[in-house]
Amino acid sequence: MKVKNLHSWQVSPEKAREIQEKLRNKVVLKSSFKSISKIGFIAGCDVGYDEKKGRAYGSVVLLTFPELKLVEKKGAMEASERIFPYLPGLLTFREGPVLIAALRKLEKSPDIIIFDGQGIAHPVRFGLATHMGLLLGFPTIGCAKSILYGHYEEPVNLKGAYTFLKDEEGELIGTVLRTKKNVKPVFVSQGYRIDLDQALDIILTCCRREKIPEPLRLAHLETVQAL
DNA sequence: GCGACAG
DNA sequence: ATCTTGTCGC
Repeated sequence: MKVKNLHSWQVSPEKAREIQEKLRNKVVLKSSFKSISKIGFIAGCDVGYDEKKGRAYGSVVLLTFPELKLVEKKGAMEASERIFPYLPGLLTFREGPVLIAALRKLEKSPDIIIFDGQGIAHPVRFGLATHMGLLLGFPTIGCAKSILYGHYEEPVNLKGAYTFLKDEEGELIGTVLRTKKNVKPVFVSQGYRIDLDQALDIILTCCRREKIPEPLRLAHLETVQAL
């Protein structure tokens, strides 16, 4: 897929926060889909690390939707020295570069992309999925395995059960979704150009037998395979 | 000052 | 993310 010119990634943590503040106002949350039945292809991204070998691998898989059949998988390797440190709230600066390198290799463009991290459920409403969506100009969803920001109540122990994630002012920033019975829920939030209810619907549709939505699960496996 | 803190 | 043993349930 084609990717436009991006801003610099080689910045200080302070500069990174300035970039987030500067771009957060450009975020569009209104869905670009009248219905998710319009989605034909969905992509999932993940990054894996191997400190011993000193490298990281970003992988992307493209699946049909809602059948979830694999049609493409691409990846990109990056040396540890060139990777931004992990700092809560600045994950995009660590994983964004290698993920974009992998995304550019996709021959076909997805209709929507899922990221292993938060969307607007972030201190400045600009998590990995939101930031990537704005830069790429594509609809995105954030699906994290743990919380970064906000408060919530545990959803009941049934697949499909969910509660709302809210910020300090009680404003809705995402949902806590149980994608499988007897497992911890995942944190789903709007990334870019997608409604929260559609994001929930899409994530649930991507969860067949496993807890992690298929696009992210397969991308993760590729990451393990490559490192 | 003391926790919390995506991956 | 990664480290790290056994263990509970489908």
